[in-house]
Amino acid sequence: MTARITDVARAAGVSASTVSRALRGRPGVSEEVRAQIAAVADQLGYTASQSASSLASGRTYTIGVVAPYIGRWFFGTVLDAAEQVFSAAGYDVLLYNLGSPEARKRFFTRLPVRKRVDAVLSLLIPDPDESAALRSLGVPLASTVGGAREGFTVVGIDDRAGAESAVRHLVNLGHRRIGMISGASGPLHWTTPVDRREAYLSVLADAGIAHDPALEADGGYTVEGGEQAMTRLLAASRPPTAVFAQSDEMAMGAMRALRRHRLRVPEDVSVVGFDDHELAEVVGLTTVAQPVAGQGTEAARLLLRQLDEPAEPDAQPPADKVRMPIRLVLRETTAPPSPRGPQ
Amino acid sequence: MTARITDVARAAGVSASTVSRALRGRPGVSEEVRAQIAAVADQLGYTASQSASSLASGRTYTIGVVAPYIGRWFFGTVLDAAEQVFSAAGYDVLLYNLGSPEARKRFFTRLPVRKRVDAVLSLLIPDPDESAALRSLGVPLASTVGGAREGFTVVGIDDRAGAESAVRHLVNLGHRRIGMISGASGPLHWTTPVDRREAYLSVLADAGIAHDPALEADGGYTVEGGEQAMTRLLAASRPPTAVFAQSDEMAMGAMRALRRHRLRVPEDVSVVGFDDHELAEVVGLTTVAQPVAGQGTEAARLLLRQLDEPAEPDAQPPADKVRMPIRLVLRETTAPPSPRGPQ
DNA sequence: CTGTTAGCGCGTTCAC
DNA sequence: GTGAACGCGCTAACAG
Repeated sequence: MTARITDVARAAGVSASTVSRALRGRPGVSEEVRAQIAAVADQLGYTASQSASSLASGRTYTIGVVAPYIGRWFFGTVLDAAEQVFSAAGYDVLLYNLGSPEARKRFFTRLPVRKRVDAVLSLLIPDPDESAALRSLGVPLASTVGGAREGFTVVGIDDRAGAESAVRHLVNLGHRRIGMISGASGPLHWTTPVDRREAYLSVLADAGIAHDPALEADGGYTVEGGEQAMTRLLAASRPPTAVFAQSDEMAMGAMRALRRHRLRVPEDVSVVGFDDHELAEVVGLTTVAQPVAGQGTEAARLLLRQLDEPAEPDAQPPADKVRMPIRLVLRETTAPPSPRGPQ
Repeated sequence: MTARITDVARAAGVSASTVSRALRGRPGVSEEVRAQIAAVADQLGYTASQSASSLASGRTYTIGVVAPYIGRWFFGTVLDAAEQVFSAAGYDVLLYNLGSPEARKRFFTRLPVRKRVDAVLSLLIPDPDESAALRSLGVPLASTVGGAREGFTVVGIDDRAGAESAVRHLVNLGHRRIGMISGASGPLHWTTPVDRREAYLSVLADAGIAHDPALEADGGYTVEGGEQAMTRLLAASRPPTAVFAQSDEMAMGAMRALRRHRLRVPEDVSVVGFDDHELAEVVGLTTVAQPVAGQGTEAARLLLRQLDEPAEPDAQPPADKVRMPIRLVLRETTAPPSPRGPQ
């Protein structure tokens, strides 16, 4: 049916080994023969069987990418960027979408990537057990989205600094009642929500503003959740005049809730997000910008570099920690508090 | 290093064949022995080598998914949904991101999925040559996003009907100068932009409205492009009082352009989108809703069904064509034209 | 520079 | 119900 290496060998009048060497650019084949083999292979539409090749060589030329919620802008963008780097380097990408707890559990117990991939890029932060499972694969590991983890190369941002700049901006505008819509640390054991919250508390403290627990609500990192969280904040006895949302999607949800309550942004309530979502500019959202695609690209590159290195067993796993730059982008959803307040 | 089937066999006191049969649920193994083997395998953390298994059996239990721009909401959402179906059925997903022409060309000339996948789901419409290349793989094929293609099971929507409902809505509100922001058919050989445009022209004709080419602009299916397209429309000698954008992302770009020109939506200009993007509700966008995740789910299911069928060679490839439902969702970006017009 | 010889780890006959 | 042999298609080590 489809051509095998022996077909090419016979047609080119050489042995299978020579075909193998020629097609993979290994030394030890005359240019003349190489060209001849390439022509024959091309004409026969020959591609080496991945299974056979990897069985014999031990290499798969495949990267496993583990992500939660690919449909979410952030992860989709990171995945997109990482995939481009991998495929340009000749690697295929095996995708595992671990949005649901069942999918996640299934993945980590069965570990379908075992013997299937040369490396794993995780877009979520595996918890300690999961990390250990991944380490047991014995391949290079990388991860984006904060939180150092043993054995992982991690590419992320300074969540504290980002959140601080956002909250400080609100303080500088004169706000005193500043709410926060956070993301549950929940099943994802990542430090991001924690770090951003600490930054929030710290800036408030520096400004001499007492912390009011009624001004914090969980938005679960979704638009819908952000809307509900904002609604809860508005139900407080003294609602906030400004809100820091830990993601742009929650910020947009909050804006929607505000509109429903006939409150204007920023006249009645200021809103700051985090991420610089593709559509943040469309809605004029002030936000903390981070290089999202950049993190995918960088993590992918670091992983490939480890694959290229001759794997000296004495060298420690290069637990690099790369910090990508962030910056506060001022748009139209923040302003000084209204003298009358949001009521 | 990692356990092989012979390790399990030895530890369980049986032969490798029995382990193979037991673990894959094939008949011919006593329940007692099966349980014993499962326990041993579990304890050893044994997973069959994908390469060896697929080399021996010919099946890969892997689906190739080909997509453009995974970072775009639409494709990310379809991919997310499809992946869930595949992985729940025990299939892995090999992802190919064909956003750039180079990546696309590389994929179709090298066809890295050959002998690597049991089926292919394409989220883009391959041109005739590309379709032929995919057919040469000899595996079931499916595709989302419009356009029938020989040998493909396609899951899509009625683009004409959707666009008609959007434009008719504007006509019914009393608009006569109705612009359209379209997506270039460009390198993607899909019928969607063409179908939607025909619907636009047809509704205008039915309403006795002369077609003005100055009211059409290309937005390339991006937010940015939509913004530029709207800007061009506004520069017309007689700008539109309403705009139909062929995607929500372009519609949001258009809204942004309108805001920059100090025009209000819908008081000065009405806007209708297409897709019902996750954030359409946030910005109050009137749009034609289509089941995006649903298309991914359905296409994945149809593919799996073909895989399960005993592949009777006499039966024609089931070139199903599934139409998913659409509906116009009225929100806050459409209203009757202002008596004074947008100037 | 090239051909020959062995496996890689598993699924699949076929015997028993 | 179970085990022994064979081969899937390729790459690696060894000759020459």
